[in-house]
Amino acid sequence: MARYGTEHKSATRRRILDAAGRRLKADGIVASGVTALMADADLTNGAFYAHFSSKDDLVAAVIADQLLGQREQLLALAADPEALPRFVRSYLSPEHRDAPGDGCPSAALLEEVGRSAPPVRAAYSSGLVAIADDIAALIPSLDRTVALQALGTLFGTLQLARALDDRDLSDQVLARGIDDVLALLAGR
Amino acid sequence: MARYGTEHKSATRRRILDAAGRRLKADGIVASGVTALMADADLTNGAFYAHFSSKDDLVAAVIADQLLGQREQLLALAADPEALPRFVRSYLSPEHRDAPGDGCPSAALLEEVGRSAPPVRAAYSSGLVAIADDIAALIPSLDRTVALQALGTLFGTLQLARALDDRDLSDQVLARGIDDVLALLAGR
DNA sequence: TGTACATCAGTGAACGCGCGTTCACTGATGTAC
DNA sequence: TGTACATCAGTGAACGCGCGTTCACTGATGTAC
Repeated sequence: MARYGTEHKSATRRRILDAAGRRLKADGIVASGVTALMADADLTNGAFYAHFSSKDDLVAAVIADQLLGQREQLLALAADPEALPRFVRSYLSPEHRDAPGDGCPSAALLEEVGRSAPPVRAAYSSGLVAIADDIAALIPSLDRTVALQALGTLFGTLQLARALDDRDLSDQVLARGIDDVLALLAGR
Repeated sequence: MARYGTEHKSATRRRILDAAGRRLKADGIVASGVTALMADADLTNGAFYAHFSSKDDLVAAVIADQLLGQREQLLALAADPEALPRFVRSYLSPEHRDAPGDGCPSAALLEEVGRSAPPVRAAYSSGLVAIADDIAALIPSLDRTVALQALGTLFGTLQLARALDDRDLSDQVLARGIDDVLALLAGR
Protein backbone atom coordinates (compact mmCIF):
# COMPACT_ATOMS: atom_id res chain seq x y z
CA MET A 1 0.00 0.00 0.00
CA ALA A 2 1.41 3.30 1.08
CA ARG A 3 4.91 4.12 2.05
CA TYR A 4 4.97 5.01 5.72
CA GLY A 5 7.52 6.00 8.34
CA THR A 6 9.49 3.55 10.46
CA GLU A 7 6.86 3.43 13.17
CA HIS A 8 4.26 2.08 10.76
CA LYS A 9 5.84 -1.32 10.22
CA SER A 10 6.51 -1.82 13.90
CA ALA A 11 2.90 -0.87 14.64
CA THR A 12 1.75 -3.54 12.18
CA ARG A 13 4.07 -6.05 13.80
CA ARG A 14 2.53 -5.16 17.15
CA ARG A 15 -0.96 -5.66 15.72
CA ILE A 16 0.05 -9.11 14.45
CA LEU A 17 1.61 -10.05 17.79
CA ASP A 18 -1.49 -9.01 19.73
CA ALA A 19 -3.93 -10.76 17.40
CA ALA A 20 -1.76 -13.88 17.21
CA GLY A 21 -1.41 -13.94 20.99
CA ARG A 22 -5.15 -14.08 21.35
CA ARG A 23 -5.74 -16.72 18.69
CA LEU A 24 -2.81 -18.95 19.63
CA LYS A 25 -3.96 -19.00 23.24
CA ALA A 26 -7.55 -19.66 22.25
CA ASP A 27 -7.06 -22.32 19.55
CA GLY A 28 -3.55 -23.63 20.15
CA ILE A 29 -0.39 -23.38 18.06
CA VAL A 30 -0.84 -26.25 15.62
CA ALA A 31 -4.53 -25.46 15.01
CA SER A 32 -3.85 -21.80 14.13
CA GLY A 33 -3.01 -21.22 10.48
CA VAL A 34 -0.93 -18.33 9.17
CA THR A 35 -3.77 -17.08 6.95
CA ALA A 36 -6.18 -16.91 9.90
CA LEU A 37 -3.58 -15.24 12.12
CA MET A 38 -2.99 -12.56 9.51
CA ALA A 39 -6.70 -12.05 8.85
CA ASP A 40 -7.11 -11.35 12.58
CA ALA A 41 -4.68 -8.47 12.10
CA ASP A 42 -6.56 -7.29 8.97
CA LEU A 43 -3.82 -8.45 6.64
CA THR A 44 -3.43 -11.16 3.99
CA ASN A 45 -1.20 -14.19 4.25
CA GLY A 46 1.45 -12.89 1.86
CA ALA A 47 2.49 -10.05 4.14
CA PHE A 48 3.39 -12.45 6.94
CA TYR A 49 6.95 -13.07 5.78
CA ALA A 50 7.74 -9.37 5.69
CA HIS A 51 7.42 -9.49 9.50
CA PHE A 52 8.50 -13.00 10.54
CA SER A 53 10.80 -15.55 8.95
CA SER A 54 8.53 -18.50 9.74
CA LYS A 55 5.52 -19.54 11.80
CA ASP A 56 7.85 -20.79 14.54
CA ASP A 57 9.56 -17.38 14.52
CA LEU A 58 6.18 -15.73 15.16
CA VAL A 59 5.30 -18.24 17.87
CA ALA A 60 8.56 -17.58 19.70
CA ALA A 61 8.01 -13.82 19.40
CA VAL A 62 4.42 -14.10 20.65
CA ILE A 63 5.45 -16.19 23.64
CA ALA A 64 8.26 -13.82 24.59
CA ASP A 65 5.86 -10.90 24.20
CA GLN A 66 3.08 -12.49 26.22
CA LEU A 67 5.39 -13.44 29.08
CA LEU A 68 6.88 -9.95 29.09
CA GLY A 69 3.40 -8.47 29.34
CA GLN A 70 2.58 -10.76 32.23
CA ARG A 71 5.81 -9.86 33.95
CA GLU A 72 5.09 -6.15 33.69
CA GLN A 73 1.66 -6.73 35.14
CA LEU A 74 3.18 -8.57 38.07
CA LEU A 75 5.82 -5.91 38.69
CA ALA A 76 3.16 -3.20 38.61
CA LEU A 77 1.53 -4.67 41.69
CA ALA A 78 4.79 -5.48 43.46
CA ALA A 79 4.47 -2.78 46.12
CA ASP A 80 1.17 -3.91 47.63
CA PRO A 81 1.56 -6.93 49.98
CA GLU A 82 -2.04 -7.91 49.33
CA ALA A 83 -1.45 -7.91 45.58
CA LEU A 84 -0.09 -11.43 45.18
CA PRO A 85 -2.99 -13.20 46.92
CA ARG A 86 -5.31 -11.08 44.80
CA PHE A 87 -3.43 -12.14 41.70
CA VAL A 88 -3.74 -15.82 42.64
CA ARG A 89 -7.46 -15.43 43.22
CA SER A 90 -8.04 -13.79 39.86
CA TYR A 91 -5.76 -16.30 38.13
CA LEU A 92 -7.79 -19.24 39.44
CA SER A 93 -11.14 -17.56 38.75
CA PRO A 94 -13.95 -18.91 36.54
CA GLU A 95 -13.56 -15.76 34.41
CA HIS A 96 -9.94 -16.58 33.59
CA ARG A 97 -10.83 -20.21 32.98
CA ASP A 98 -13.50 -19.19 30.46
CA ALA A 99 -11.38 -16.69 28.52
CA PRO A 100 -8.14 -18.45 27.52
CA GLY A 101 -7.61 -16.08 24.58
CA ASP A 102 -7.19 -13.16 26.94
CA GLY A 103 -5.47 -15.13 29.67
CA CYS A 104 -2.19 -16.71 30.74
CA PRO A 105 0.00 -17.93 27.87
CA SER A 106 1.46 -20.71 30.01
CA ALA A 107 -1.88 -22.28 30.90
CA ALA A 108 -2.92 -22.03 27.26
CA LEU A 109 0.26 -23.25 25.59
CA LEU A 110 2.47 -25.11 28.09
CA GLU A 111 1.83 -28.53 26.61
CA GLU A 112 2.44 -27.39 23.04
CA VAL A 113 5.55 -25.46 24.03
CA GLY A 114 6.98 -28.70 25.41
CA ARG A 115 6.61 -30.20 21.92
CA SER A 116 7.89 -27.14 20.06
CA ALA A 117 11.20 -26.40 18.35
CA PRO A 118 14.18 -25.22 20.44
CA PRO A 119 13.75 -21.47 19.67
CA VAL A 120 10.16 -21.57 20.97
CA ARG A 121 11.17 -23.46 24.11
CA ALA A 122 14.08 -21.08 24.66
CA ALA A 123 11.79 -18.05 24.41
CA TYR A 124 9.38 -19.64 26.83
CA SER A 125 12.02 -20.76 29.33
CA SER A 126 13.80 -17.44 29.61
CA GLY A 127 10.52 -15.53 29.81
CA LEU A 128 9.14 -17.72 32.56
CA VAL A 129 12.38 -17.81 34.56
CA ALA A 130 12.36 -14.00 34.55
CA ILE A 131 8.87 -14.06 36.04
CA ALA A 132 9.87 -16.68 38.62
CA ASP A 133 12.86 -14.57 39.65
CA ASP A 134 10.64 -11.52 40.04
CA ILE A 135 8.31 -13.49 42.31
CA ALA A 136 11.24 -14.88 44.28
CA ALA A 137 12.55 -11.32 44.75
CA LEU A 138 9.13 -10.25 46.02
CA ILE A 139 8.81 -13.01 48.61
CA PRO A 140 11.94 -13.67 50.68
CA SER A 141 11.00 -17.27 51.51
CA LEU A 142 10.88 -18.30 47.85
CA ASP A 143 13.69 -19.10 45.47
CA ARG A 144 13.47 -19.51 41.69
CA THR A 145 12.69 -23.22 41.83
CA VAL A 146 9.90 -22.94 44.39
CA ALA A 147 8.42 -20.04 42.46
CA LEU A 148 8.48 -22.10 39.26
CA GLN A 149 6.84 -25.04 40.95
CA ALA A 150 4.15 -22.77 42.39
CA LEU A 151 3.57 -21.45 38.88
CA GLY A 152 3.35 -25.00 37.58
CA THR A 153 0.63 -25.65 40.14
CA LEU A 154 -1.28 -22.59 38.90
CA PHE A 155 -0.95 -23.72 35.29
CA GLY A 156 -2.00 -27.32 35.96
CA THR A 157 -4.96 -26.33 38.10
CA LEU A 158 -6.30 -23.89 35.51
CA GLN A 159 -5.79 -26.38 32.68
CA LEU A 160 -7.59 -29.04 34.66
CA ALA A 161 -10.45 -26.65 35.38
CA ARG A 162 -10.68 -25.99 31.64
CA ALA A 163 -10.69 -29.69 30.76
CA LEU A 164 -13.42 -30.78 33.20
CA ASP A 165 -16.90 -30.58 31.69
CA ASP A 166 -18.68 -30.28 35.05
CA ARG A 167 -18.76 -26.58 35.90
CA ASP A 168 -19.45 -27.04 39.60
CA LEU A 169 -16.61 -29.47 40.02
CA SER A 170 -14.36 -27.19 37.98
CA ASP A 171 -15.24 -24.26 40.25
CA GLN A 172 -14.41 -26.35 43.31
CA VAL A 173 -11.04 -27.36 41.90
CA LEU A 174 -10.22 -23.71 41.26
CA ALA A 175 -11.20 -22.73 44.83
CA ARG A 176 -9.14 -25.59 46.24
CA GLY A 177 -6.20 -24.48 44.09
CA ILE A 178 -6.33 -20.99 45.55
CA ASP A 179 -5.96 -22.40 49.07
CA ASP A 180 -3.11 -24.62 48.01
CA VAL A 181 -1.10 -21.98 46.18
CA LEU A 182 -1.58 -19.37 48.91
CA ALA A 183 -0.32 -21.89 51.46
CA LEU A 184 2.62 -22.64 49.19
CA LEU A 185 3.45 -18.94 48.82
CA ALA A 186 3.14 -18.43 52.59
CA GLY A 187 6.10 -20.80 52.91
CA ARG A 188 3.80 -23.69 53.78
CA MET B 1 -7.92 -59.45 4.08
CA ALA B 2 -9.04 -62.68 5.65
CA ARG B 3 -12.28 -63.40 7.41
CA TYR B 4 -11.55 -63.94 11.07
CA GLY B 5 -13.47 -64.62 14.25
CA THR B 6 -14.98 -61.95 16.49
CA GLU B 7 -11.83 -61.60 18.54
CA HIS B 8 -9.81 -60.55 15.53
CA LYS B 9 -11.51 -57.20 14.97
CA SER B 10 -11.41 -56.32 18.66
CA ALA B 11 -7.71 -57.25 18.71
CA THR B 12 -7.11 -54.87 15.80
CA ARG B 13 -9.05 -52.15 17.62
CA ARG B 14 -6.85 -52.73 20.65
CA ARG B 15 -3.74 -52.40 18.46
CA ILE B 16 -5.04 -49.09 17.08
CA LEU B 17 -5.87 -47.80 20.58
CA ASP B 18 -2.41 -48.66 21.91
CA ALA B 19 -0.53 -47.20 18.95
CA ALA B 20 -2.74 -44.09 18.91
CA GLY B 21 -2.27 -43.65 22.65
CA ARG B 22 1.46 -43.52 22.18
CA ARG B 23 1.43 -41.14 19.21
CA LEU B 24 -1.26 -38.81 20.51
CA LYS B 25 0.63 -38.41 23.78
CA ALA B 26 3.93 -37.89 22.00
CA ASP B 27 2.85 -35.53 19.21
CA GLY B 28 -0.47 -34.11 20.39
CA ILE B 29 -3.98 -34.56 19.03
CA VAL B 30 -4.08 -31.95 16.27
CA ALA B 31 -0.60 -32.82 15.00
CA SER B 32 -1.38 -36.55 14.66
CA GLY B 33 -2.97 -37.49 11.34
CA VAL B 34 -5.25 -40.48 10.82
CA THR B 35 -2.93 -41.97 8.18
CA ALA B 36 0.03 -41.87 10.57
CA LEU B 37 -2.01 -43.28 13.44
CA MET B 38 -3.12 -46.21 11.30
CA ALA B 39 0.38 -46.81 9.93
CA ASP B 40 1.57 -47.13 13.55
CA ALA B 41 -0.89 -50.03 13.88
CA ASP B 42 0.34 -51.52 10.57
CA LEU B 43 -2.84 -50.57 8.76
CA THR B 44 -3.81 -48.16 6.00
CA ASN B 45 -5.97 -45.07 6.39
CA GLY B 46 -9.06 -46.59 4.76
CA ALA B 47 -9.57 -49.18 7.49
CA PHE B 48 -9.89 -46.50 10.13
CA TYR B 49 -13.63 -45.96 9.69
CA ALA B 50 -14.37 -49.63 10.14
CA HIS B 51 -13.27 -49.13 13.77
CA PHE B 52 -14.14 -45.54 14.64
CA SER B 53 -16.74 -43.14 13.32
CA SER B 54 -14.40 -40.14 13.31
CA LYS B 55 -11.05 -38.95 14.59
CA ASP B 56 -12.76 -37.39 17.61
CA ASP B 57 -14.40 -40.74 18.31
CA LEU B 58 -10.95 -42.36 18.38
CA VAL B 59 -9.53 -39.61 20.58
CA ALA B 60 -12.35 -40.04 23.11
CA ALA B 61 -11.82 -43.81 23.08
CA VAL B 62 -8.06 -43.46 23.51
CA ILE B 63 -8.46 -41.05 26.42
CA ALA B 64 -10.98 -43.28 28.18
CA ASP B 65 -8.69 -46.26 27.60
CA GLN B 66 -5.56 -44.49 28.82
CA LEU B 67 -7.24 -43.24 31.99
CA LEU B 68 -8.66 -46.68 32.67
CA GLY B 69 -5.19 -48.18 32.33
CA GLN B 70 -3.80 -45.60 34.72
CA ARG B 71 -6.60 -46.29 37.17
CA GLU B 72 -5.90 -50.02 37.15
CA GLN B 73 -2.24 -49.32 37.78
CA LEU B 74 -3.16 -47.16 40.77
CA LEU B 75 -5.57 -49.72 42.20
CA ALA B 76 -2.96 -52.45 41.84
CA LEU B 77 -0.73 -50.69 44.36
CA ALA B 78 -3.56 -49.68 46.68
CA ALA B 79 -2.66 -52.08 49.46
CA ASP B 80 0.86 -50.83 50.12
CA PRO B 81 0.91 -47.57 52.16
CA GLU B 82 4.30 -46.71 50.70
CA ALA B 83 2.97 -47.09 47.18
CA LEU B 84 1.51 -43.62 46.70
CA PRO B 85 4.68 -41.72 47.61
CA ARG B 86 6.55 -44.06 45.29
CA PHE B 87 4.04 -43.31 42.54
CA VAL B 88 4.50 -39.56 43.00
CA ARG B 89 8.27 -39.94 42.85
CA SER B 90 8.15 -41.92 39.62
CA TYR B 91 5.54 -39.57 38.16
CA LEU B 92 7.77 -36.54 38.70
CA SER B 93 10.91 -38.31 37.49
CA PRO B 94 13.16 -37.23 34.63
CA GLU B 95 12.37 -40.57 32.97
CA HIS B 96 8.67 -39.82 32.84
CA ARG B 97 9.37 -36.29 31.67
CA ASP B 98 11.47 -37.58 28.79
CA ALA B 99 9.03 -40.25 27.59
CA PRO B 100 5.64 -38.57 27.12
CA GLY B 101 4.50 -41.20 24.61
CA ASP B 102 4.63 -43.88 27.31
CA GLY B 103 3.49 -41.61 30.12
CA CYS B 104 0.50 -39.90 31.67
CA PRO B 105 -2.26 -38.95 29.21
CA SER B 106 -3.27 -35.95 31.31
CA ALA B 107 0.15 -34.34 31.33
CA ALA B 108 0.41 -34.97 27.59
CA LEU B 109 -3.06 -33.89 26.51
CA LEU B 110 -4.71 -31.78 29.22
CA GLU B 111 -4.43 -28.53 27.29
CA GLU B 112 -5.76 -30.01 24.05
CA VAL B 113 -8.59 -31.81 25.86
CA GLY B 114 -9.71 -28.43 27.18
CA ARG B 115 -10.10 -27.29 23.56
CA SER B 116 -11.71 -30.51 22.32
CA ALA B 117 -15.29 -31.38 21.44
CA PRO B 118 -17.77 -32.31 24.21
CA PRO B 119 -17.46 -36.12 23.76
CA VAL B 120 -13.69 -35.92 24.26
CA ARG B 121 -14.02 -33.71 27.32
CA ALA B 122 -16.73 -35.99 28.71
CA ALA B 123 -14.53 -39.07 28.31
CA TYR B 124 -11.68 -37.25 30.00
CA SER B 125 -13.74 -35.86 32.86
CA SER B 126 -15.39 -39.11 33.84
CA GLY B 127 -12.12 -41.03 33.55
CA LEU B 128 -10.22 -38.58 35.71
CA VAL B 129 -12.97 -38.25 38.33
CA ALA B 130 -12.91 -42.04 38.70
CA ILE B 131 -9.18 -41.86 39.41
CA ALA B 132 -9.65 -38.99 41.86
CA ASP B 133 -12.35 -40.93 43.71
CA ASP B 134 -10.06 -43.95 43.96
CA ILE B 135 -7.32 -41.80 45.45
CA ALA B 136 -9.80 -40.19 47.84
CA ALA B 137 -10.93 -43.64 48.95
CA LEU B 138 -7.32 -44.62 49.57
CA ILE B 139 -6.48 -41.62 51.71
CA PRO B 140 -9.13 -40.71 54.31
CA SER B 141 -8.07 -37.06 54.59
CA LEU B 142 -8.72 -36.40 50.89
CA ASP B 143 -11.97 -35.83 49.07
CA ARG B 144 -12.57 -35.81 45.31
CA THR B 145 -11.82 -32.12 44.91
CA VAL B 146 -8.57 -32.15 46.84
CA ALA B 147 -7.48 -35.26 44.97
CA LEU B 148 -8.23 -33.54 41.64
CA GLN B 149 -6.31 -30.46 42.65
CA ALA B 150 -3.35 -32.60 43.71
CA LEU B 151 -3.50 -34.28 40.31
CA GLY B 152 -3.58 -30.88 38.63
CA THR B 153 -0.39 -30.01 40.48
CA LEU B 154 1.24 -33.19 39.19
CA PHE B 155 0.15 -32.43 35.61
CA GLY B 156 1.28 -28.81 35.68
CA THR B 157 4.63 -29.60 37.25
CA LEU B 158 5.41 -32.32 34.71
CA GLN B 159 4.30 -30.12 31.80
CA LEU B 160 6.44 -27.29 33.08
CA ALA B 161 9.43 -29.62 33.42
CA ARG B 162 8.87 -30.66 29.80
CA ALA B 163 8.66 -27.09 28.55
CA LEU B 164 11.82 -25.77 30.26
CA ASP B 165 14.91 -26.15 28.10
CA ASP B 166 17.36 -26.13 31.01
CA ARG B 167 17.67 -29.74 32.20
CA ASP B 168 19.11 -28.90 35.61
CA LEU B 169 16.38 -26.39 36.36
CA SER B 170 13.79 -28.85 35.08
CA ASP B 171 15.16 -31.54 37.41
CA GLN B 172 14.95 -29.14 40.34
CA VAL B 173 11.36 -28.24 39.57
CA LEU B 174 10.46 -31.94 39.50
CA ALA B 175 12.18 -32.54 42.87
CA ARG B 176 10.44 -29.54 44.37
CA GLY B 177 7.12 -30.81 43.00
CA ILE B 178 7.58 -34.16 44.78
CA ASP B 179 7.95 -32.38 48.12
CA ASP B 180 4.90 -30.24 47.46
CA VAL B 181 2.60 -33.05 46.37
CA LEU B 182 3.67 -35.36 49.21
CA ALA B 183 2.93 -32.58 51.69
CA LEU B 184 -0.43 -32.05 50.04
CA LEU B 185 -1.26 -35.77 50.23
CA ALA B 186 -0.17 -35.91 53.87
CA GLY B 187 -3.00 -33.46 54.56
CA ARG B 188 -0.59 -30.54 54.62
C1' DT C 1 -16.17 -84.06 -1.38
C1' DG C 2 -16.33 -80.16 -4.44
C1' DT C 3 -17.93 -75.88 -5.85
C1' DA C 4 -20.42 -71.41 -5.72
C1' DC C 5 -21.40 -67.81 -2.95
C1' DA C 6 -21.66 -64.45 1.08
C1' DT C 7 -18.95 -62.15 4.35
C1' DC C 8 -16.12 -58.43 5.77
C1' DA C 9 -11.41 -56.59 7.43
C1' DG C 10 -8.48 -54.20 5.02
C1' DT C 11 -6.54 -51.60 0.65
C1' DG C 12 -5.49 -47.61 -1.78
C1' DA C 13 -6.98 -43.92 -4.65
C1' DA C 14 -9.62 -39.99 -4.61
C1' DC C 15 -12.60 -35.97 -2.60
C1' DG C 16 -12.30 -30.90 -1.21
C1' DC C 17 -9.78 -28.27 1.81
C1' DG C 18 -6.32 -25.73 4.47
C1' DC C 19 -1.54 -25.89 5.58
C1' DG C 20 3.30 -23.06 5.44
C1' DT C 21 5.76 -20.71 2.15
C1' DT C 22 7.04 -18.15 -2.27
C1' DC C 23 6.76 -14.57 -5.50
C1' DA C 24 5.32 -11.41 -9.25
C1' DC C 25 2.86 -7.56 -8.76
C1' DT C 26 0.36 -3.08 -6.93
C1' DG C 27 0.15 1.52 -5.68
C1' DA C 28 0.74 5.34 -2.48
C1' DT C 29 4.36 7.85 -0.88
C1' DG C 30 9.00 10.50 -0.47
C1' DT C 31 12.91 12.09 -3.09
C1' DA C 32 15.64 14.01 -6.98
C1' DC C 33 16.00 16.99 -10.62
C1' DT D 1 6.44 23.91 -9.19
C1' DG D 2 6.08 19.70 -11.92
C1' DT D 3 7.49 15.28 -13.23
C1' DA D 4 10.08 10.82 -13.18
C1' DC D 5 11.67 7.48 -10.33
C1' DA D 6 12.82 4.51 -6.16
C1' DT D 7 10.88 2.53 -2.18
C1' DC D 8 8.47 -1.04 0.14
C1' DA D 9 4.23 -2.68 2.94
C1' DG D 10 0.89 -5.27 1.47
C1' DT D 11 -1.90 -8.26 -2.13
C1' DG D 12 -3.39 -12.49 -3.86
C1' DA D 13 -2.48 -16.47 -6.59
C1' DA D 14 0.15 -20.39 -6.70
C1' DC D 15 3.52 -24.23 -4.95
C1' DG D 16 3.56 -29.13 -3.01
C1' DC D 17 1.76 -31.41 0.74
C1' DG D 18 -1.05 -33.63 4.34
C1' DC D 19 -5.46 -33.29 6.39
C1' DG D 20 -10.20 -36.09 7.57
C1' DT D 21 -13.26 -38.73 5.13
C1' DT D 22 -15.40 -41.69 1.36
C1' DC D 23 -15.77 -45.56 -1.47
C1' DA D 24 -15.10 -49.12 -5.10
C1' DC D 25 -12.55 -52.92 -4.75
C1' DT D 26 -9.69 -57.23 -3.03
C1' DG D 27 -9.19 -61.68 -1.39
C1' DA D 28 -9.09 -65.12 2.23
C1' DT D 29 -12.27 -67.40 4.81
C1' DG D 30 -16.73 -69.90 6.43
C1' DT D 31 -21.12 -71.65 4.84
C1' DA D 32 -24.62 -73.83 1.78
C1' DC D 33 -25.73 -77.08 -1.40
